[in-house]
Amino acid sequence: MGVTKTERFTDSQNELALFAKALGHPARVAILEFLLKTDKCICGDIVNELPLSQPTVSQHLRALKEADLIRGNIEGTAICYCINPEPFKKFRAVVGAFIKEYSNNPTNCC
Amino acid sequence: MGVTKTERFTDSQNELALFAKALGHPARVAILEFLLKTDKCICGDIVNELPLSQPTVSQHLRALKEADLIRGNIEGTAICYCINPEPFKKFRAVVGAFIKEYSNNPTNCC
DNA sequence: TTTATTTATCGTAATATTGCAATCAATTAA
DNA sequence: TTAATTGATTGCAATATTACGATAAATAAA
Repeated sequence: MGVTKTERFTDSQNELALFAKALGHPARVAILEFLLKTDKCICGDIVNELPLSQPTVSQHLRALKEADLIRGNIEGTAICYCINPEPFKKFRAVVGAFIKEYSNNPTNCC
Repeated sequence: MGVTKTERFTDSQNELALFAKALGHPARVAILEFLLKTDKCICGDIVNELPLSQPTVSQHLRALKEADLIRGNIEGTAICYCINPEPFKKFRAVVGAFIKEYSNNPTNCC
């Protein structure tokens, strides 16, 4: 009925799915790329980088924050967003494990 | 308006987002894991592996097929699903590039 | 205090997703 | 042909997502 049956899957399946879901919108990919590329904390001019309104960007930032991939620190009147290093490392590990664990693609498929 | 503004983002951002979206549900993670683990084509008993009804599983299979990650071949009265090797390789490359390209996590965050 | 500036939140509309019962379509077995 | 099997599709309900205008909340500047 429109709600995912999380409890019926394993923790690791849910973990990977949540990370993937956070990356499942180009705006959020763009935000992460931007934060990663600058390699330093930048402030809310993420809005200027994206072709979306300020409330919409704020919403995507919240989604990434809820996935624990980024964090924001208040800095005067602005907010400084950046990659959340440890959780991001975890993200990389989880995704990396998935694409590596089964690196033997089937060649003779049905 | 509920609809993603795809045309405002780059191809590579959209590509990664689409792959991620396909992985953004634990059932679809489970299906891929199952198909990868068996390392050979199995038939529609995926339904028995998952805690979801047959129509729901069929829906998730379609989502994965639309993302080009799997494919199905008719085999008598059953359908044989398997990883779609080449596109899956591409998926691995795209995701791998993202998590590798920026492997220098910022240490001194705001 | 008043005014900017910055970002979050609220409210709303449009659309998408998730899930399943019922049913259909195609093939196989009897 | 008739029945069984397999999987897709339809139709529906519940919920989630995407987007943005309007507004609020917080701080800084005048």
